[in-house]
Amino acid sequence: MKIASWNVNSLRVRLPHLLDWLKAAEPDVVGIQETKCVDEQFPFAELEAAGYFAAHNGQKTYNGVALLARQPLTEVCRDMECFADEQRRVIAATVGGVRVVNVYVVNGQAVGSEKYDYKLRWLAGLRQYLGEELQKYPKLAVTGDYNIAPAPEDTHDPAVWEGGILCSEPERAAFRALLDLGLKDSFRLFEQPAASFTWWDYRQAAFRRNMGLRIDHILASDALAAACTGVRVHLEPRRLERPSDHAPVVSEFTV
DNA sequence: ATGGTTGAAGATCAA
Repeated sequence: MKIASWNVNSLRVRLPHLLDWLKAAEPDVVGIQETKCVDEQFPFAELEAAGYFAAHNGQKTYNGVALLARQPLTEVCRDMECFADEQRRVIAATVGGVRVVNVYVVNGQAVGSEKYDYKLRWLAGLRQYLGEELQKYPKLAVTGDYNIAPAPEDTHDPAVWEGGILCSEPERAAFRALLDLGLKDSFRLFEQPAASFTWWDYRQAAFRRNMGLRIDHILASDALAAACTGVRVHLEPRRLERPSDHAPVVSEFTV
């Protein structure tokens, strides 16, 4: 089973890229972030024609998350019961015996800001929620835009990023607290190329210069991580005209 | 030189 995560930065704009990529990469499950549309605007018909079932947790203008799968999605949940939130940032479903939680973590804007406090509260809620999910579902994958670069090597230039938003110690501690539940950062189960990133700012030709961060992750429970055979960032969609600022990440499992 | 780009909304905000 290939499980992917991709922040598309507007699904309506990026649908052609998504459909082309689904055909080329053939993922079994895809967690999508920043659909930026309401459920009525979600392209269910186009995705069904491409061979995918879909579930969406939509919001006008901002946020919005979806799960796509080649098998039916069951037990779909759109809320963390332990953390009330008006922003649509979570969707979970069961696919082929694997529980998949897809998240769009709060960006946080700047360390010390009101949004940063919300980010840390939100991550504490996510930790509680994932703990509960792990009790119910031993085989758990958590796809998402975490808006956290876990370590200095996940940034193109630690001198620029260390201590700032996406790279501050409280954010990294919150990320480690998720791993402490019994989850693995699947990307780091394998040897990886140096300077592997998943997001590059649209400005300053950042992608061409590989000035990126690794902030999109697929966490796997220990039971699922044991079945992981490889993880890779797909750079091709980021090279297209009018791309998302994020590239998809794909983890492969023998389940 | 406190810059730059994109998306959605709507004449600004979030990322």
